[in-house]
Amino acid sequence: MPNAESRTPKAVSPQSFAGAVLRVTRRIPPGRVATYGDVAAMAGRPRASRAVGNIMRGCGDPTVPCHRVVGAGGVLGGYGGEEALKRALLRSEGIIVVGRRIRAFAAVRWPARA
DNA sequence: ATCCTGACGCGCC
DNA sequence: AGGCGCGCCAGGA
Repeated sequence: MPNAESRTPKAVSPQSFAGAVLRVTRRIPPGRVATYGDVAAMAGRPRASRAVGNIMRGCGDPTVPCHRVVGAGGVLGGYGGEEALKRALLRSEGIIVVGRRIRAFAAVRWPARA
C-alpha cells in the first residue's frame, strides 16, 4: 500500500458526530486553534466537548490537525501525553505558547469571532 | 439496550 | 495556583 494511511482502521460515517468533528477540525487553519468545546459546538453538539476528545484520541487521520484543538482557555493537554510535541507544532505555526498556556489565545482562536 | 471509557469544562476548595 | 468532584456525551464492548 502506497500510503500507510490507506489502511482505514475504522471508516467514520460522514454523517456521524465523529465525521462532523473531523470535518470541522480539518478546517482549522494553521496558526489558529479551537477548543474541544468549540469543535463540539461547530459539529452541532455544544456540550459534547468530552466526546470530541475521545474522537481525537482515535483519529488516525494525518489530514486532521488535531494538535490545533486545545483545552478551554487555551490550555495544552491531551495529545496522548505528548504535550511537548503539541507545543512544538503550535509554535512552528507561529502560536506563542508559554508553559501549557497559549498567549493571546483570543487572537489565535478560531473562528476568531467578533 | 446497558455499562464503561475518557485528548472536556467548570465550579469549589 | 493546583487539585477534586460532578455533569455532559458519543462510541465501543
